Amino acid sequence: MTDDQRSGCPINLTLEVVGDKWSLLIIRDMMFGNRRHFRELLTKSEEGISSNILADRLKTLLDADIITREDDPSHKQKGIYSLTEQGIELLPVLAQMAAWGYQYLPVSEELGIRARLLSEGGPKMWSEFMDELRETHLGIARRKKGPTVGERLQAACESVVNRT
Amino acid sequence: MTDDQRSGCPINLTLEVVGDKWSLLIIRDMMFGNRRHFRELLTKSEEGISSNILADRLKTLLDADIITREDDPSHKQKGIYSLTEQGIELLPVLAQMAAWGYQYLPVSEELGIRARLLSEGGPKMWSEFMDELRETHLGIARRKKGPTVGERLQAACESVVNRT
DNA sequence: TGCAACCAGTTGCAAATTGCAATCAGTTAA
DNA sequence: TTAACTGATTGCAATTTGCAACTGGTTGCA
Repeated sequence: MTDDQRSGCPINLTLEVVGDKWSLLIIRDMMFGNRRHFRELLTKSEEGISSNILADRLKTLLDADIITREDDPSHKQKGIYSLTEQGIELLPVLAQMAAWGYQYLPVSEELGIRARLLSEGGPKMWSEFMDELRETHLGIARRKKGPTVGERLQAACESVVNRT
Repeated sequence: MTDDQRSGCPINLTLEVVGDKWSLLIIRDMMFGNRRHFRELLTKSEEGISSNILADRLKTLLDADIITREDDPSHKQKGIYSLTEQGIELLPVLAQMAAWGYQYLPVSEELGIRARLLSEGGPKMWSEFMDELRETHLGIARRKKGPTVGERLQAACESVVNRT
């Protein structure tokens, strides 16, 4: 892995790290789906990532300090992947992409509702959600209590799915 | 080109369109560098894209209605590429990526200054810049007059470069 | 009129990356 | 003891990328 960067442009450097078809989806699943294990990321992925690609991307994200890995005490082989502060700070990027996709692409209803809420909530909601991620992934207690943004998004998603 | 989408998730759909190492750089150059011709995008690119990749990506972006192409009246072979409204609306995505890259990656000083200003300016500045892009690319006169965000970014960039 | 420079791409080919299925070796619960 | 589960790895075909050369046409200038 040679670090031959193409330029010092911040957008380019960001793309060099997460500018592929899978990395941001993995991060999305860690954020919104709370997937923390290899198997969870592999099998519960909406898009069906294959195991070699997942292994490779997790390695890249570890190298880039976007996620960390620690052993799961309940199972000697299991690893728990967590987002770092740097990884959590990718939320605004994902949120903007979700908002753009929601507006211009043929998004499915059950997956679009999350994007709509997140978009309507704006930076304030993103910030609140990031605090929740800091609690889940970094063990930093969040300030605000009560129902979380994560729960609200999940509930909205399910209410669409269960509406027959 | 079969449209086998992996899922209806807005983030995934967005990545399917611009989730590669070059598309967003082309859009960046159109926005911040005002590159409108094939040659300009090819030779003035900081990262050195090759002509076949550029041709392919422009085709993809045309298909996705992110850019349009029209003939340049001054030269029969020249084409002018313009951003569509949809393309202009990618600015917040780029701005967030720039902000993240600026904060966490080894950005060069002359290219970082733009990211810093854009980040400090926030959504308000982005919106103003998008209005300028609408004027340049869509021919829609902007409301606010006076020095543009584009000029300010350019000036800041040059002031760093020319500081010996 | 001729010619060099410029224009937007295209082509051919090697190298790297991706996607898929099978496999692996250690771990755990029954 | 054994079947299922864990995080991966391997082999291989297909696709994508990157580079350099090239194409067919246009333009400006002498």
